[in-house]
Amino acid sequence: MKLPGNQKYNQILTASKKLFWKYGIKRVSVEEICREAGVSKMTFYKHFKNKNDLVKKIIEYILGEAMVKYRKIMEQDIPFTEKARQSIALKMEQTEEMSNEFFEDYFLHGDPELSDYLNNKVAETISIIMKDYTRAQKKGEIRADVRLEFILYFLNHMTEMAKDEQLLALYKNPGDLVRELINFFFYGIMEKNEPGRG
Amino acid sequence: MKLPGNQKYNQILTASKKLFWKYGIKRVSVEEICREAGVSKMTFYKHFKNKNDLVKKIIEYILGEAMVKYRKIMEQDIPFTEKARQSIALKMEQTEEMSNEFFEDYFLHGDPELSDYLNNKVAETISIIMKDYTRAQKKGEIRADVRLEFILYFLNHMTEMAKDEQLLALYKNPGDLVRELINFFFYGIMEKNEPGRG
DNA sequence: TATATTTGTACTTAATTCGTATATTTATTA
DNA sequence: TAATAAATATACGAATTAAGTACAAATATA
Repeated sequence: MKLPGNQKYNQILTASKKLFWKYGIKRVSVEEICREAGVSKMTFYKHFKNKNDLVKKIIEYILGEAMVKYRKIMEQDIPFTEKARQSIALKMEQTEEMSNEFFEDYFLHGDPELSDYLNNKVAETISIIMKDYTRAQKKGEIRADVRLEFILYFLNHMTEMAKDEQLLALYKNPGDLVRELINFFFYGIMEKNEPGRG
Repeated sequence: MKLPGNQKYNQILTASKKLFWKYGIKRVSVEEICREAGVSKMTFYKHFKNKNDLVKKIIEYILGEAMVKYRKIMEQDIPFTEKARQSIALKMEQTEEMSNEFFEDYFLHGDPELSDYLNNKVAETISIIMKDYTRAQKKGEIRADVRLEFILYFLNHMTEMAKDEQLLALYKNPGDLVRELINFFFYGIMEKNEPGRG
């Protein structure tokens, strides 16, 4: 019986991640992954149905890892402001370490099966985040009259905004823009006398 | 009649350079280059025999450009020390802006025709540099008893050394190592009372 | 030793890329 | 405007590369 905690399995995951990050998905062949991982082709097909399956499991792994970190952040006994701040930082990190090529291939060139899969995962994640924010709103940690959908929209576009060249031109360095965005986010949504403050 | 100063020609050159730098040669197809350059396949084959030919012309262009800069440096009326310093800086720049993938493909995977071609070009360049250093040695600008072959060897390995991780670990930053190498190069080879000094 | 796992090689099939031919469109210029 | 040159779009067969499978031999594991 094969458990996905296997050595070869992880070698393949590591090698393919490395190659995908650098070149994108479509430019990397299965044989190349095997070569890089020091594993035979048969072993590859023992663990993965095909390249799509591998990509799916990489995404699964990354999202899973991120979700664990997110949960850890939200379970802390700290003000909601701080939780939100940490989770935004987490999202920035995640986006940072992802390669453009990987996601371009994933969406544009990739099979519909793959993008459907990711869309589902993203939807799941959104619903979890939504619940957290709803709870926070009920507890009075977030302004009662702000629409949660708007918050989500803003969160989703924050990483893009942080890269916007026209926007960046207004700041001395990228970090300043990120701080600006985060501050804007908080001072825009937080109740003046929010429990966790002061 | 088609001159190689043509618009489409340059579009292809620019596009392919961009793609080659990012992904290496073998991962990029001719059709992809055409797409990126906004040019039809037929136009590509009007200008270039095939992908090898294109690569050759890119190398040709880069080396040509570098040689012009090198010549400009050597023709100045300044001490040899300064010429050498500038030409080393030039070489560092050139190596910096080159992609590893490109040269790996060029040598390892590339057709023998290509590597033969580059080897010739490099030999040419070396012989030019050799002449400059020989002349400098005759004029007493370089220690009489240093072997020029050793200088060449050292120059060729300087860019590698500047990237050596173990070596880098000994310095606060890469720039310090580069300065160290350049200083070592000069204080090792320069005559104490070299004409251009003091 | 018995059992499972991995490898290497070889192979078929599918997909991609190459390089060319041709008809059509677009730009140039006499 | 008519004639000429240049670029494009499309389609195609040939060549190369990649995908996925089969199976015997080697290696590890218990």
